[in-house]
Amino acid sequence: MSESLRDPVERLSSAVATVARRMAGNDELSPALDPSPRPEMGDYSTNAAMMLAGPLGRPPREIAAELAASIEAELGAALEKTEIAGPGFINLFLGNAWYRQATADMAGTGGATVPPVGDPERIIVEFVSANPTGPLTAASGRHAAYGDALSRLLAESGHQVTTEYYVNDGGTQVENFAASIAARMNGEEPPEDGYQGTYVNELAERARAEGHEADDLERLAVTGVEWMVEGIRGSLENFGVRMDDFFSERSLYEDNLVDRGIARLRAAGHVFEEDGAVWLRTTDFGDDKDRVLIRSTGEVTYFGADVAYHVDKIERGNDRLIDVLGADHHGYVARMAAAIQSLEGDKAEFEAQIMQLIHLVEGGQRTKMSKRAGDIVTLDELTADIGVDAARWFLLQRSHDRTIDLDLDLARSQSSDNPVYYVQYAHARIRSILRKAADEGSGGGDPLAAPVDPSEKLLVAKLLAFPAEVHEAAAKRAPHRICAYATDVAAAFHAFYRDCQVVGAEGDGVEAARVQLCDVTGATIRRSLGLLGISAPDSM
RNA sequence: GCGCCCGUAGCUCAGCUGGAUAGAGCGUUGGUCUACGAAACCAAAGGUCACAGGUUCGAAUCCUGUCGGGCGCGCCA
Repeated sequence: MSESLRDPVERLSSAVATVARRMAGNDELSPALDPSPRPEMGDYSTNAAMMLAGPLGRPPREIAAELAASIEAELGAALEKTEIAGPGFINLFLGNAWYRQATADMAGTGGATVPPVGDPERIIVEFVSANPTGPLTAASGRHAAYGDALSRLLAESGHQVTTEYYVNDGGTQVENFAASIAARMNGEEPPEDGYQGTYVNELAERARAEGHEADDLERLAVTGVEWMVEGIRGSLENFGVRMDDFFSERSLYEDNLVDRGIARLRAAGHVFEEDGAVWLRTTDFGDDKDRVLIRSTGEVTYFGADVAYHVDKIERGNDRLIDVLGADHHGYVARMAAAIQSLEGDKAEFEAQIMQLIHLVEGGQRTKMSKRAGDIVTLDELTADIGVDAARWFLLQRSHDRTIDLDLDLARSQSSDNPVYYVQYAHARIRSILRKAADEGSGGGDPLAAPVDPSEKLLVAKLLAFPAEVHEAAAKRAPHRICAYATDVAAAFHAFYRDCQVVGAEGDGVEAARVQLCDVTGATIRRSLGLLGISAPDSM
């Protein structure tokens, strides 16, 4: 890659690293280069001198003076000056031309280019996977928004990603489900551990209309699940979630994958029999007790089937299996991790992301959600209430490992206060300016030579940070960082808009330069929102 | 009892592979539309970063302990 095509920030940071490594005689050293916290501290700052202080046994500020001189020599005209501050930070002050060139570079590529990660992986992200015995809840919506945004982030940072929903279409839950439908068809209450929701009545109605018999539980189970999956698919689609596949638990048996999976565990030597059941010795890999794969009745456990499913994911060529699980499943993680570790031969990294709970607050009261009792707010209701964009933002803006309260009254009544509109508004405003510029703009001159307002510097620095933000958010599995980033970009844009006229701006190349900056800002907001699955409207 | 998550502004939460004066939104108070969108901007008020030790030139961030809250510990799924 030629110097001129590389990321402008990357050029700075490699110059700093080169100089610091030379001085330290250590090629491993990687000093930080971060945007300065305040304008008087320059544009970018490095802690390189402080990192060298220990190894070299000299005061950091003394080292900083030498480093700064070398950095100036290395960077030449791009650099206006350097200053040494605080305990030994070197602050870099960049010239106007650097900012204009950086903006022009980004304009050429629709925003800053995200370089692919050094070690791209094939990753399969499994998320939602809610039982197909009822509609998706708002809590499932959090899983859906998170898993979807995480997948987009991982893909953006250079990984090869597929997404999957595991459909638990076997087992006792489904039997209860079928029994509940049957009871409703007979005009009776569902059984004790059955499903109470009104949607069961609707299913019963539909079953009757399509000629199902209440006593054919087998068939009711299959069709009932089919209908639910149909509905779930629709809800996810409506919510903007890209699911590459819905993987049926039953198909594991039909395709003989359960036997194969358990055979692989057996081959690895950690399977044993006791009390008539088949066990996996997960305690060999850090679990606190061993786990049953096949019950003494001969039935395969949920865990046994799920292990087979995960083995299949590995055999499909994935390097990393990410499961997005609810907090109530975190006890499950150790045994699955153990199962994957116990395998020999073809292996993959298993990683669980635990979602904490979401409490819906209505009328100041937390609503306790239970699917069986039918006491739920569905994802469809939530999106109908506050819209897909607002719902996704609400569900994504907080770290996934934290419990959140979602105040429905607030979301409904004050939805215009939702920060998502702040970001979307900035985008719409930019598009409006660009439309006007296309109509009236006459900006001549060389944009690269135009002066740069302080508010422009802050905005350009934010836009340049996009690749680093994407990589960090992906690496930390933290899409909520993109919400914060998008908000920052919007704020920086609004400040720029306050201080700088765009269309009709005076000065050689100034209008052209600012139009370009608007263009790059719009593209960056669009891409950020895109990662979150949120629309970027041209007007609102 | 053991394990996982969490405790930061009045409220909801960012910041956590250590870095300069700890941030945002909402709420409160006051100010901005004769430049391109006021769904915006500016200013003010508001903090023992749960508590106590420790490591460090430097701790909201790392370690240990305590207190408080949530979740989980099935031949259920």
